[in-house]
Amino acid sequence: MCPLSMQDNIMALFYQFKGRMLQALSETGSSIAPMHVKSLHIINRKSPCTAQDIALTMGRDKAQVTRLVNDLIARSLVFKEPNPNDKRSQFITLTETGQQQVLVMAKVQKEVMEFMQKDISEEDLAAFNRVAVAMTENLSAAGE
Amino acid sequence: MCPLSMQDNIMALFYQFKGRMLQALSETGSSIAPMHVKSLHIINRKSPCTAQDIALTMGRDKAQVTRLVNDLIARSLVFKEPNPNDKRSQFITLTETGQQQVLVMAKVQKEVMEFMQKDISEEDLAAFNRVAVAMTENLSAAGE
DNA sequence: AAATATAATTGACTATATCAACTATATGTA
DNA sequence: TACATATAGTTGATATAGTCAATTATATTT
Repeated sequence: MCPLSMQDNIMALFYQFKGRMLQALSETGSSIAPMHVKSLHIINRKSPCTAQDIALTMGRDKAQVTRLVNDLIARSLVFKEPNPNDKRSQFITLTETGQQQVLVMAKVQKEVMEFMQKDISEEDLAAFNRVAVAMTENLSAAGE
Repeated sequence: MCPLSMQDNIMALFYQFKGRMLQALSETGSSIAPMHVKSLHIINRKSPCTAQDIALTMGRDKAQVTRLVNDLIARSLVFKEPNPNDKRSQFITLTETGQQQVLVMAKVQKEVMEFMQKDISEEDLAAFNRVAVAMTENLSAAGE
């Protein structure tokens, strides 16, 4: 077993992370897609939240967001209200069910995160975070 | 600006990494999809390589691999040969063009990796790698 | 008032991913 | 040997993810 490159390590970590999150989520019984989860988190954090907000935060196409939100409405997780400041847009808000769903997702995420960090020292975790942030900045700087 | 959670940091890093790799790749002029890139790397590293090897290494469905390999064949990047040990399977090998493509991709990846690591200390990078590996192990252990 | 910009939607399309059924060949076992 | 079971790969159907261009309704600028 030769040591893999940093790139391989990042990819492997992300692959496992994604898979575990997905599995943990499916074990809660709620059959919800990753993009739905992300949207719900965004809607939960930002209030009031428009479709435009979601599109910008996720860096995704607005067409996709429209369909995503429609799915969430069909699942009774969110609802729309007119935006009093702008008749073109609407506020998207969590329903009672949606709020419960967010709580479940947050719990699942916390558990996976804790499991992931098991037996790793505080110093190493801090360094990891520091490097992750620095790398992200380097990469986003490249696009200017 | 409050500090984000480790999860947010990992997600942000991966999002940037993916985007930058994609952009860097497209700038080489070769319109090749991420999954094709991964497959080519696997085929390049492992020889002989069967469809099964690719499916296992990528952790993906074999149906997807069949279609992926068909695409690569259509682009003249790989070809199939009969596996003398097993008439059910075939060896997948890089063509001359495929080898050139792998070289280009490796160069692009190296550049992005170096850019990403800019101004980060050796110690921090080492810690990052250590933690990434440890986290991956924790996560994969969860599924047993 | 006219020109331009923005928020959201829709239609058409492509890529990515998974499941189940199937064919052909291998392997294990009675 | 013959039968049962397993494996490699393919195909069809379907779900999810993502993009582009055109359109409608409202806002904003000039």
